[in-house]
Formats: sequence, C-alpha cells, structure tokens
Amino acid sequence: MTQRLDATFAALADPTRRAILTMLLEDDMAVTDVAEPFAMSLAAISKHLAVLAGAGLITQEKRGRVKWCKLDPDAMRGGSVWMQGFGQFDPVDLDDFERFLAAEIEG
Amino acid sequence: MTQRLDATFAALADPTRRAILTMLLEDDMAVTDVAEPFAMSLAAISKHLAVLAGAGLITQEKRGRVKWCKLDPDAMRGGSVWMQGFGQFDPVDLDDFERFLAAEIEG
DNA sequence: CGCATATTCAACCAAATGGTTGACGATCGC
DNA sequence: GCGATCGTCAACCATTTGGTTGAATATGCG
Repeated sequence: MTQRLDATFAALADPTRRAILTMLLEDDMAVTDVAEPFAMSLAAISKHLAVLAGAGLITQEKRGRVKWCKLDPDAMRGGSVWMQGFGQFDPVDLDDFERFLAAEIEG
Repeated sequence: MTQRLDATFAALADPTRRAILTMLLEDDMAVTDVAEPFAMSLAAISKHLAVLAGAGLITQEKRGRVKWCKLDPDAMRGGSVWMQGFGQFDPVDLDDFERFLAAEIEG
C-alpha cells in the first residue's frame, strides 16, 4: 500500500510524465506520437512511459508494431484519497482515508 | 505552477515524509519528537522536514531552542485538484482543473 | 558560568533518476 | 525479400536523493 503510493507520487513528480498523462486524457496514443511534442529522445519517453505503467497510471497494449498507451485514471484514486484526507477541501470518504492512514503508519 | 506540483508530489513520494505528515495531523511537533519513532538519524529527519517545508506542506517556527513543525494541508490542494481532474472519482471544480491543465501543457 | 539539549551544517557515500547514443528485434508495405 | 518504421535494450553519464557521521551553533537550566 505504501509502496503503491510511493510509485504513484513519484510518477507524478515529473512534469514530462504529467504532461503525457494530460495528453492521454484526450485519447489513446502510440509511443512515437506521445514522444513527438517533447524535445527528448524516443528512448527517454519510452522510459517515462514505463514508469507510468509501473505505477499503474497507464496501460500499454501492443497491436502489430505499435504499442498503444491508455490512461488508467483509477490508479490515481489511492493518492487522491490520501491527499483529500489531509486537506479536507473536498468531500471524501473518511472510512477510506482511515484505512489508508492505518496502513501508512504501520509501514 | 508546474514546479509547485513537482515539489508537492516529490515530497509525497517518500514513505517517511508521508508518515511525518500523518503524525502532524495529530498535533504540532518539535523536530526531535518527529524523529523519535524512526530508525534514522536526527539529521536525516531534519532534511525530510526541510523537503516538506520546501514544498509548503509544513511550516516551521522556532521558539526558543525548539523548532515547531505544523502541518499546512492547504498546500496539498493543487496536487489534489490535479489528481481529481483525472479520476473524476470525486466532485471537483472543473474550472480549477481546466486552469491547471492549461498551465501544465504550456510547461 | 558550565553543561545538557535542540537543531543544523558539512563532508561524504551509495543508489536512484533522467537523459544520451547506438545497436537490435519486430513488423509493416511494396 | 527489403527497406523503413516502431519500440526497447544496453552502456554510459551527470545530477539528485536519502542516508551517515562529526563538528558547530543556539538556547535553556541549575
């Protein structure tokens, strides 16, 4: 649980990766197309996508020679609930947060 | 704006720092007391607190020789709104999210 | 004053991160 | 089959990160 949050937040801590996620909000994309707007090698983007996939924030499916990247926003739920528990700036399921808190403390 | 999110998410990506934040949810604490439950040097905790303060997630006020650490949950709002915009798992101010999105894309 | 407590600083270290380039393995289209 | 395209792998590099220790700087207490 803790490691899941580690992965989620670490993945989101990079501006390139957040930009990729916003792009995928529009539509699923091939790796090459994801890379196109960035001033960075395809290999670098490929690594970023691997990080996002590792955190569960995207899924990748290879069809033919192109690998399609699809946003999986549900993977953000854990982190979102965690943050909301602190801020209380938005309605939040307190039971959810209590469980996260407990898991967090026992490491 | 982007850098702010960088700092927020990077700060939250470490389990020690998240645990510290949950401790501060209870009450304000001195640095030494924050460090007590961890199997790690005081200096290391001091650095973690500096990271949290740098991200605005806590404030530190020195009174006498002890430095009090106080949770500042409002600093989590930006990241929380950002995540909610993706997941849509909870009510969110869509206008807020649109602005974040725009800022994110132009880097 | 003199000692203990609270916290940071500085130097150092190992490991992780974010990037590069070049070669490579698949797959598509002609 | 062949050349172009899609994507990853491997090796390398610089920087950042998360930790250590030991010395230094305040501040409080008797």
